[in-house]
Amino acid sequence: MAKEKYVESITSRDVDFAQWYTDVVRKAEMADYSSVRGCMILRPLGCAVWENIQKGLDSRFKALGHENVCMPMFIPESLLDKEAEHVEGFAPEVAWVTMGGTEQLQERLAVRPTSEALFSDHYAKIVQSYRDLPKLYNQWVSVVRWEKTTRPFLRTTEFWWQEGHTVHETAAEAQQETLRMLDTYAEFCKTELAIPVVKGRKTDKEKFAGAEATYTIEAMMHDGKSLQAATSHYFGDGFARAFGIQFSNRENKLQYVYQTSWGASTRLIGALIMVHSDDNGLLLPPHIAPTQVMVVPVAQHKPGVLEACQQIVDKLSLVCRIKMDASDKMPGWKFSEHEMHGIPLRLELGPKDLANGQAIAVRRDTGEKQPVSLDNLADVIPDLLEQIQRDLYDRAWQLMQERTYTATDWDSFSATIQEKPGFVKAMWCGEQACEDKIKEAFAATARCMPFEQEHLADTCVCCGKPAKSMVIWGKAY
RNA sequence: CGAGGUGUGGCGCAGCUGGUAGCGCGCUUGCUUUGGGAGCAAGAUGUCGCAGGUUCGAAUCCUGUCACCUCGACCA
Repeated sequence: MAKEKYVESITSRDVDFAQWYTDVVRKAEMADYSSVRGCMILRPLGCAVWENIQKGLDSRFKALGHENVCMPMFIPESLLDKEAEHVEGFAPEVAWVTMGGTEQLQERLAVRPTSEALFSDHYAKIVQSYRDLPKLYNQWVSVVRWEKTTRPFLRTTEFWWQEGHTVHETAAEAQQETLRMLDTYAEFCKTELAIPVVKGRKTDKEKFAGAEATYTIEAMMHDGKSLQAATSHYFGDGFARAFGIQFSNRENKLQYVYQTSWGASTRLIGALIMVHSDDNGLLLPPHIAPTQVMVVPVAQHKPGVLEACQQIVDKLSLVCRIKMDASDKMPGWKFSEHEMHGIPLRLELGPKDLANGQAIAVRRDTGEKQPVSLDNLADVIPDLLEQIQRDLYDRAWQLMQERTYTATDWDSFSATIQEKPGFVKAMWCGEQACEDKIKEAFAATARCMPFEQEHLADTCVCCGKPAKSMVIWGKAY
């Protein structure tokens, strides 16, 4: 539905998407820049959203049998060096500690860019027997990657994430774990973040340094660009061989473990912003919103108004996360402010409503207003929140469908990927040369080879050789 | 890392052919207001990003440096 724009201080999404994104992050008070290069400060709202993401994911991990640990933030250079591909992949973006106090260190320490080396080193010590397996560990920490350009949430020098690292007795079991965690991420995005994703496998060019296979969930942002929302890697026994993680198997023979790792980061908050938010600011899905309902009194100096609002808060705190704004700002100011902060539902209550025994519920996503009898609030509001959650997902899903195209020859591929923001499905021969050519020509990459494969054509869209798989191509953050 | 741009109260900006800093918003106090960013009045807030240099004198000119923004390159 067409809705007038109330807030002038946010650049319109259709005018300049990049500027709009930055404006929303700042005006919604999610994050702020810090005095450290490329590092952001998670402000209370951003932190609360991250805490909700942590709760949602952590409870899912625990339900699947994972345990949390805390590893050091430093990795000795010799340890990082053990797996060749891994080092090579991360070397350009590692921050190093070379001094301890005033003393030069004998061996410099990497500030962890990821913790495969530490987990592998630890597993080598604690895994002796098949009876010790599997080990299903996870940790919630921050990592540092010295990126050249940064953007809040999407790419920062330091970012917060969880990294799961598991070791298994068999390849099949590890592969199953890899896919199980990918499914967990996808389900979380759908259920809690209202973000539809495409599950698939990365091409060799795009996979994790040191992995045998990398799986991804790709989400489409409102401007049609792709964002890798989470990844899950199958390592085979590569790290196990490099770090010597061996155990006595059921036949009493020494064997290497099979390993996985999987991660999701504060980048998910960037996805939340770019999928749902609009020109009035942030728009949070109710399941993840720290405050789901904001009660705004109107003419609050009039007798009975504040008391009635407080009663609503008391009553509804049992069924939703609700707050009241009793500050002495103008009502209009509060409306804009809470819209900017993404609160999914607003309840207005003034003298007229008090006389009618009702409050006005206003949806953040549609702007739709409806009177709700004070007696029915506890029933109606939770339903309304669920409705908003569903509608946000449906809207995002619809947009993703509308912006997913197919191409079977170079000309149509070229026209589509240049003119239409979104995903382009096309067949691929499996050669990196074609990926390179497409990247060179259109700045687009193979986002993934979706699990749901379609046979669009017999030949590669780029070189015309026999096709091996269908790839989703797109421009990415 | 390459090209371009910007750094001046909390935020957004003006001042930049040198003479000691100003506007809007916000903030504080009071009164009136309150259904989409209220009005009036009185206040407070600046080592002009940082470090050198030129000058009697630098926000302004010069050099260096740092940070941020945009576009490229890079980015499991």
